[in-house]
Amino acid sequence: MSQLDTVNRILDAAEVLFAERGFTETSLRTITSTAGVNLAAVNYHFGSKKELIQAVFERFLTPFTESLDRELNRRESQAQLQVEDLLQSLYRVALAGLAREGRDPKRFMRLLGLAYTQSQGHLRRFIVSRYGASYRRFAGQLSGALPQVDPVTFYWRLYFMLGATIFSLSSFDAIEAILREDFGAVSSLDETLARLAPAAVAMLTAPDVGAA
Amino acid sequence: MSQLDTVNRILDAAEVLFAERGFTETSLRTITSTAGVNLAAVNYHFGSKKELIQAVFERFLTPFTESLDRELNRRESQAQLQVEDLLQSLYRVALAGLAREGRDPKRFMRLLGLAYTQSQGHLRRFIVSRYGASYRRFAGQLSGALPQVDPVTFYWRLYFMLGATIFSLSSFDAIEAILREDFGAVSSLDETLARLAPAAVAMLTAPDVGAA
DNA sequence: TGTACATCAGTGAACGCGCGTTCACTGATGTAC
DNA sequence: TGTACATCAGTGAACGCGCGTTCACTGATGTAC
Repeated sequence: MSQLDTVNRILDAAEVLFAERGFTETSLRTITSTAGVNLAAVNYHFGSKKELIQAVFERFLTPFTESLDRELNRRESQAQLQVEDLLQSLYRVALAGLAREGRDPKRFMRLLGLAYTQSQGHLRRFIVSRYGASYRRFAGQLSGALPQVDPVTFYWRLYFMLGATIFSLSSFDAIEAILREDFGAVSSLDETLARLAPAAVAMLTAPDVGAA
Repeated sequence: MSQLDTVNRILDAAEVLFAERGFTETSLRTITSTAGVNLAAVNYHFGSKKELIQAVFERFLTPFTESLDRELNRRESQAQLQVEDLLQSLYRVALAGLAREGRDPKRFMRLLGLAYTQSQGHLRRFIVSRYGASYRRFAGQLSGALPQVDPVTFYWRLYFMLGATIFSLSSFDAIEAILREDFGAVSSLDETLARLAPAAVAMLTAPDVGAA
């Protein structure tokens, strides 16, 4: 087993287990026994559990933000930016980039949700410092496509949208199970994004009553 | 110190600490030393840490759902139910009922968020079995006010709305700090709800493209 | 080509620590007769 | 009114356990001469 094997086996197991249970609730012993590697290998390759958590996020956020940046470059050269287009870009990039290697996009949404809600200060700092620029760029373009909305209102709505997206996609399986039981309706991730995008657009473009 | 004192001091400390750090990250030793009571008092009064967690939720969810039910009774007797009115009711009841005793509504949003994202299966089961009826009643009335929206689409949008609300209010302080720094704009919780309500209405009432 | 040494991935066992929980016990208050 | 007993909130100390991390060590591979 080469070094790359061991490192990737640890990352694969950690990614799945963290998404399922959270960070504190997943022990290194569970991760290493799932991965079929020695307990001490995590500290040997990553240094600590904290750094393993960051490495899990790095492995999916780096290709994701790179795809997003390419998409934003493509969009920037176009004359008029539409809100719908920008959201479609974001969702398409997220789905395509992450599903490409046979990995589950919902899992990454769960991880993103955990990054926000579990009190891992180091993780939030790591994500902001590493990927904040792409996020601000996307937000800037989206804000530019909504000149009629007051900036403060826009940012609150951006967080509403983030919340709606992260929450509903990270709980996708649970919500889908409820709707299947109550309405016999099977929902796919694609269908849900096709519902989410116009709902988010409606929220972003709603008339600004000027709460401030 | 009477029994009521000890029990309430434990609940007060647990409520604050759980909201700040999460359940697993908060030890009984931290809770009892903050509350100024003996470590063994938690197991004496509540039985276990799990039951303490449930008791924290029970203490704020029971009065909340009772207020909500009263409000829904009042609304039900009226002729036509408006989406805006229902959301206003929900937010008003949440704010008034919880702020009444000088407790922080944002804290309860953080706890609700944790209940959904931290993998405490027992807690989700407890909340659903205890408060599911009020939730379904509210959802039913809201759905009835939106006859033009397909039921499956409605429920997805309801989860989008829940996500937007829980996420943005439970991260209120962090988001407010960012907006204050970037725009010099101070946001109050009232203002944020005044922004959230129309955004949620716009999302719920958006034209249903029929994704299914 | 052969030998000595360095590097490095990986390992097995142990470390100390903080955790939730338990248990024998105390002391105050209430109750029965 | 006094005594014996029961109840109950609270306590101090210890329990076993699982945790992240460390450390001395192994064995394979690469490098220098």
